[in-house]
Amino acid sequence: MDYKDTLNLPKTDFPMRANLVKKEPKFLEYWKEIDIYNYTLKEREGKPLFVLHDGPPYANGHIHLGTAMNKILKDVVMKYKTMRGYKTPYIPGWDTHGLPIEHKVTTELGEKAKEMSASEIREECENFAKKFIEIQKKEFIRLGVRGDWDNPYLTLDPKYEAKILEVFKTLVKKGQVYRAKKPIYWCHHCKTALAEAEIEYHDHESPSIYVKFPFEDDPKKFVVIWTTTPWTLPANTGVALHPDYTYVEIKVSSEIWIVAKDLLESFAKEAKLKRYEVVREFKGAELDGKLLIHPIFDDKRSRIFLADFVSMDTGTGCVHSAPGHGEEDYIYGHLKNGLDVVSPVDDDGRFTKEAGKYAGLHIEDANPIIIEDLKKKGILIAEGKITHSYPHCWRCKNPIIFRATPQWFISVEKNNFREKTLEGIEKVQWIPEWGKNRIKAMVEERPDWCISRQRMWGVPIPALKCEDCGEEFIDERVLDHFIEIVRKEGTNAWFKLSEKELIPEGVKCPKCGSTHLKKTYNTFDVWIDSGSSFEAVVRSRDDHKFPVDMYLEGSDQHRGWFQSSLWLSVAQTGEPPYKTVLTHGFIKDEQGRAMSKSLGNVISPLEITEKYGADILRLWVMSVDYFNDVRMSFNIMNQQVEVYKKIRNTFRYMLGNTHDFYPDKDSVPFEKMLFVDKWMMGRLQDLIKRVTQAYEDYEFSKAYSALVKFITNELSSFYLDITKDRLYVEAKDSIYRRSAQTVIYEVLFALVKMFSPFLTFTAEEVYQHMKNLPRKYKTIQVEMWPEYDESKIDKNVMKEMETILAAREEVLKTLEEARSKGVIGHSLDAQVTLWSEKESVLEVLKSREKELEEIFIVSKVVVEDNDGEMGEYVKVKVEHAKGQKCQRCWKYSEEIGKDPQYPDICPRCVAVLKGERR
RNA sequence: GGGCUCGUGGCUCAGUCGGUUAGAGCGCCCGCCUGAUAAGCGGGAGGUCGGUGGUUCGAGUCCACCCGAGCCCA
Repeated sequence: MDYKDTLNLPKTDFPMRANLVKKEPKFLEYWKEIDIYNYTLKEREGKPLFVLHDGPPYANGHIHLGTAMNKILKDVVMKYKTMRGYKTPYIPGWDTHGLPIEHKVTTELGEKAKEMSASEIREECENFAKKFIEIQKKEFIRLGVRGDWDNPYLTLDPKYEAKILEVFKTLVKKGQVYRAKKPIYWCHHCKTALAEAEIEYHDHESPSIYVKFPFEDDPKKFVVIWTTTPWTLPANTGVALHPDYTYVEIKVSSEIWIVAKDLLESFAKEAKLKRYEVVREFKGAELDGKLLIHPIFDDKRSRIFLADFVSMDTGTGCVHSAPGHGEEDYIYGHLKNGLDVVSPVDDDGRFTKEAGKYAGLHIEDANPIIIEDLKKKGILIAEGKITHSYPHCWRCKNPIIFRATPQWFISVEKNNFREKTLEGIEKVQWIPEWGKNRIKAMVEERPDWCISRQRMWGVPIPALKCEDCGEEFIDERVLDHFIEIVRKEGTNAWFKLSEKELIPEGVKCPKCGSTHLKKTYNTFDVWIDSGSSFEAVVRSRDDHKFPVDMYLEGSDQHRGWFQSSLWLSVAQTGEPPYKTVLTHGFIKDEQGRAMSKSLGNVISPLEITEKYGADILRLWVMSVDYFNDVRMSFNIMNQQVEVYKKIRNTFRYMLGNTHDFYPDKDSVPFEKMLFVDKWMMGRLQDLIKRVTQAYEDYEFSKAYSALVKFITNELSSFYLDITKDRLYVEAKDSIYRRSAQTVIYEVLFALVKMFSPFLTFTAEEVYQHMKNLPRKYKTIQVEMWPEYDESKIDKNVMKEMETILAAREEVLKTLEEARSKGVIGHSLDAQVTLWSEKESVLEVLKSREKELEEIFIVSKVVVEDNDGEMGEYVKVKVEHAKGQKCQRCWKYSEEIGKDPQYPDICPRCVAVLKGERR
């Protein structure tokens, strides 16, 4: 007869094939149906808060793997904390203002843009941003991320914009906002400021000249500079030398010239110097602070300063510095060495009065005239042409210039701002720890914050200009008035409303008292926007707390959002906005290179969800050490697919074997469990402890490997394999079976929960298939995290099992040998004899002789006394089992056929079938 | 060029205060099973730890330099 029907085989409708790509959207629908975000909050009403404040991605394209990983990590943290009993509001946000969108929109509009007003273009920008917010929102939701998607925060929201202005007002009130000159890219054809992204580099022919600057105190001694922009010489205020490099004084007829030693040869060639002699060598540092006579204006001086940006590639190692016309000159000359910022050029590219006799001359025509003047003065050493890469305007394709213009700044020194911000850093936990040094160095180094941009798509800086005296200023009454307007109608009002509507009665120019005032058109640096979210979001909501528990972004945000938020929060509240800052690395291709369009190695998260499903992507996030850069490829994804299948099949098998198990009535208390089952419970406790600790430390890859190893090594290849005999063969209700089922049920539920923050879809699927749960929620996401329970660890059992498992290693190897010799096929074909020389080992093996059959999955085990002939820990002998194979349980027995009713099965199976064994 | 970070078998990760033949999972190869079956089980082969040079009785683990990669600046 066929005994298969008398066995308790696993039964489940949980499919082996995941089919995530099709199934995940169904769960998304379900979650929408139950309003999972609010359902979760409701289930945790009154519980302590854990707030992770979302850093807003920029709304100008589809999400990429980096943003996907970032949101998944945040989602995991929130889901984990929810299961730990916290109430976890999560408000996703978007950063919406700024150049990339403005640039894209104006490019798409093309010629039309010229006929449109600023506010009309701004409306286009808003539509553009909103379109991508909707796109990204769908993409994030598809990844399984839980959040208040119906009510995200947007930096273009009028209420948000008003808060930005309030934060700004605090800084104005503290007197930390001031106006100063800074060089920016300028196109004098388009008469507009340009951002870095609006610049194209093309080859351009420029003059190449060598000029000697005489020392003030020694007119026969000169420093030789090289430049390709003679027109910037009127704005010269200094000469940069490298402090550590060697310079030489050379004698040329009766004069002494100074150039860098390494560049002497190339200089001499360029200048066609025939006779010269090196007089002495010295380090650049020696000349620090020396004054030179200005090459254009005899009454002005040019100061030597030291800077390590000076390179020995070209020129003379002595760099003409005009802080009004160059970024490096500005930073090193002005910010670090206090040189004046001179920039005598107007919007059209003509010299101003400040340029003396050149006033009115266009800079495009200036080079030959200036070169001629230098020649006349006798300080031009050589002249030539050079073709080099030079910045050009993206719109008109003409060469652009660097030009100093007045900008708004936030002082980082006033009111001990920097000091307070540095103190704030100390109060924060930075994960990983090196993040602290990184941001500290940045805060220590950073110059005053230039917050104004000459753009349209941003929050306007409500500054006024006096038409009479030209003074530009910010008036608190105007600010207050504007904030009121913004709350109602948004910042477009600045562009739409007239001065009369924007300026309250009584506002006058602080310099001359005039009331002829005009609005100015500057917008805030977008880092002010997102950096104000602690105020606009966190401190404005009832369901948040300040500071929040966590900010979690890529490590590029040490310079970006973490920093802008920190400065502004310290200014506004005196405190950092976060308790913990967690950072992750970047996603690289399989070779570790950055993903880029040009390399063609970009993988999109949408590709992954369409090909594998979001859970595979999420499992991958769990598997990697995200604190550093991580690698991604389809090979790597395929590996996760294999791991996923293993996890899924294990879940499926456990579901199948507990289909008739009702925890309330069928559970076997720990004390009554069988030996192996007690051991498994102990292992589970250990796992819970380690995995929980890993989650607490945000070291998810540790949780991943602990869980995966547990599933493969302890469950699939051991516990679930050896308990098949009991589960299938023993009576449905027997202690043997119920004991194992209790364990499997506990293990399954704990495992599913511990995977659930990552395998968010699959965990929900398993949860829905756990039909026998006594108390069930609408989603696994509100279940409580498994608790480590020390009372479920029987130390003696654990110790004995350790010995047995060591013996099992030997048994398995010996079985394999027997198998390769053809003695056995299945391990149940075998009977095993064991010896051990070690008394303690022997004792354990003997006392557990009954259990060994099950543990080794063999038909018979005999433990014999030491026969004195070996010196081994355990010695194993394998032979073919005696007797016949029981047709029901497949174990060999010498007692088959004793019961005439069942001639082909063993006595145990007979007893089971007769209901005599429970 | 500067600040910070990373570099262990094909892939993903472990490697405590420096100490016995560098661990695991996946993949790969060989085999078993057919009552988890587009599953399950067993066995095995693969690294000398990016490179070089130091410190030390002893280094993947400390130091220096170099190479490669990344983030942020310049």
